[in-house]
Amino acid sequence: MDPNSNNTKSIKRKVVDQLVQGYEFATQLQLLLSHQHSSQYISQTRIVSGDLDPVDELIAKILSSFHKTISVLDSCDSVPMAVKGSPNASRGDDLAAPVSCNGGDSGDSRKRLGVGKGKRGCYTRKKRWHTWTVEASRIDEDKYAWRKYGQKEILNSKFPRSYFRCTHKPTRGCKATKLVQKQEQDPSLFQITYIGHHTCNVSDQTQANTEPNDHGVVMDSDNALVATIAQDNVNANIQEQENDISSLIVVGAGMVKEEDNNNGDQNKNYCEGSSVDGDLSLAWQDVMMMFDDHQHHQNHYYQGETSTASHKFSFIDNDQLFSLFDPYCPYEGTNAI
DNA sequence: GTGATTTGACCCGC
DNA sequence: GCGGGTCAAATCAC
Repeated sequence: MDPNSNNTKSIKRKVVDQLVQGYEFATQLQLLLSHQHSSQYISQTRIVSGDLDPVDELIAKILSSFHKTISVLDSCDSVPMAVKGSPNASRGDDLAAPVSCNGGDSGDSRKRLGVGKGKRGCYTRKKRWHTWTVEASRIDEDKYAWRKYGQKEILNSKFPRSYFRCTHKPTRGCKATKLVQKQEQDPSLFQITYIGHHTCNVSDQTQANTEPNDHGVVMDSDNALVATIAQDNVNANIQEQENDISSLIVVGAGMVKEEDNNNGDQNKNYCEGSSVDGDLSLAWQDVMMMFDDHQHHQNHYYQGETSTASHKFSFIDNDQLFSLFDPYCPYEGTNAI
């Protein structure tokens, strides 16, 4: 076996650990930011350069680290995302893409489905890793249009969990979903787990304000990056806050699994517009720390994109990240940490 | 009539 | 095998 293999695993472990930790930090920062700057960041989705306060500076540093990380990873750019998609890429289907199902419509009642083997449930379950959870006193405060598609009793939970998806999923393929469940300790609070970002990019004002893909972010400086990440990361949380949810608390991050972003017709080699950049990118500061001592910065290169658009930071998901540290990656092979 | 919600069935990942 | 996430027919609300 390749002697680098163990080292690779160790690195991966560190990366994941650091990502999680970084996310927690970012979450705290996000909370702080939201309290201090909600109006500035949220309603305008623009940031004017200059006038950095400590929070901004901190985020700027995070983003600086992000830049560095990109540079480091750039050294691996000869290992394209194909690595990700090759051997074990059993996923890659959106929930709405049950291609392998011979979509024979049962056409009859659900009772017959049981007997006749209907196609219900024929889907590839999404793995999640771009998720984040908030606590809120209301479930309907974000400005997105949600459609409930399921409710389920959860083991060891007093309250059922409700499942919502973006109303625009059928028409725009928006993959955002959310799970809502009452808190057992405090039934007046809801635990809302958001999965994925909205890609519907609808023009209606209910989303325009907060949709990270839409807003025009000033990108002439680090401040702009601050705006970008702040927007992307906060996402739905912002919407909640915008509606005066004083009780909203970011309680956790779902960096556990990967959400399946490959929808067949989009998101081929990079993730959807804002899908990953929020949670992951902020955490990358910690990753960068690991590499900073080992790699000098190079020219910035964002997967062939410029750094002038927020969603251009979202080119990588967990698999991609891991792939960059795979034995295929020349960086890892030459610079063992 | 149309769109949203309910709810049992079904499938996937662990 | 179990629990949870999603599907989709049935039902409800407007």
